[in-house]
Amino acid sequence: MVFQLVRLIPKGRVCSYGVLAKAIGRPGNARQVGQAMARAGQAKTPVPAHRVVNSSGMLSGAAAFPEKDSMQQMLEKEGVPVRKNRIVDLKSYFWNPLTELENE
DNA sequence: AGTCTGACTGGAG
DNA sequence: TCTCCAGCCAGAC
Repeated sequence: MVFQLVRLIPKGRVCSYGVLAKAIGRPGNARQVGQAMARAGQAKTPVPAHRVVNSSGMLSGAAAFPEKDSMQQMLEKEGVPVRKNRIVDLKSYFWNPLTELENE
């Protein structure tokens, strides 16, 4: 469920655990979404887990990546400026599946 | 069943 | 802007 949704996040955009949780019909399960992300690496198909941050735009999962800065590197490579382990202008890059998806 | 832990969140100081 | 605190839920012991 979560992986499928995360794969829908457009390149150069990010989303938060809480919003993803709501999107899959489980508001309040933000932590479980995070746990799922921790297992994203063992998923059969690749998951852009680096596009998922917490509600403040901080790269809380950066530690789970090979290099401690790889998450930030990947984001910036996609055009998402990151400063001190957090998205500089979150609201500008935020992608809300509940709305953006329908307008698509 | 009880307890601890975690890639979370929102409010208070 | 940052730190602290209390809810939150599922999984591992």
